[in-house]
Amino acid sequence: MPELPEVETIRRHLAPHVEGRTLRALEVLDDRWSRPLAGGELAAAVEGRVVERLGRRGKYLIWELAGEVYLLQHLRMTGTLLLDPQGAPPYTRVWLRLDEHDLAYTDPRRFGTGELALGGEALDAFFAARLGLEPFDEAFTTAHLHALARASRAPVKAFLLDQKRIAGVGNIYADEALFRARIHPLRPANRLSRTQVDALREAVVASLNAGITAKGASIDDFRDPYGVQGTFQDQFLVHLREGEPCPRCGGTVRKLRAAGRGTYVCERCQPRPRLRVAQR
DNA sequence: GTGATAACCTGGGTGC
DNA sequence: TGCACCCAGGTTATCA
Repeated sequence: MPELPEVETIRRHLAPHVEGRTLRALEVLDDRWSRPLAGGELAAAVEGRVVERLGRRGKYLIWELAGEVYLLQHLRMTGTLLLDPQGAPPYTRVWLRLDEHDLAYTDPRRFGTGELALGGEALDAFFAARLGLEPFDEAFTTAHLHALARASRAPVKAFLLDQKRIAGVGNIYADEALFRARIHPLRPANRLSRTQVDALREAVVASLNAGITAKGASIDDFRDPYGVQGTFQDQFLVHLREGEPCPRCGGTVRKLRAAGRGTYVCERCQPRPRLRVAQR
């Protein structure tokens, strides 16, 4: 499922093929993708415009079009963009027709979305309402993360998954970062020490960087625009490794549920928080 | 105001 | 073999 590294992989692959080219046509085969706009309405706003830049913010792919028109694409769980596929791939929901290239957007579960922002202010407002800092932003410091953590009683796993706090971290990279930082996913965020927050910040950045270097993780659906799988799944430290030995201490990786998500943890390296007993 | 949970959605796996 | 059920998870809406 596309998280920040997978979306960044797609962006890096596609940018040289789409930047500077004209988006001739947008064919929306499933209006669910563009709602509340009808597919035709969204297409009318973007067709005929030059793609000035293909950007990314969190898990969003940003098609920056001439005239300050922005097409904001989220792949959610199973979305994939395929460059110049042969024929129509299964589950194709949208075609992006550029001069010289066709892109098929496929999405078996139909969770992915395409939204429109008209003008820089609308774009800024869109992301301000949805996303916190980028983990690769200079402002993503230990002090910043510590301030956020102190204000949240939520389990740190839920804290990491909240896009309004940190943009781009999903279930895979949250598990990997917490393992690297030796922090139990159920520990309340406001009970992390500054040292732990510092370790967590470093671990988030390191995990995401490792994912980008490996061109993303392909558990089931993710493919790059050429249809090639990423390799980060081969480097998972704990994610999906239930019952296997911990790569650090040899203990057993266990699966539990945190923030409503399957969560993998070595409880020897990541000690479970002790229950606090209310006293009178 | 904050955190927890359900709903959206569909393919794949499991059990009967 | 075929059917029913459950699980996976990013985001949003709703509830406590």
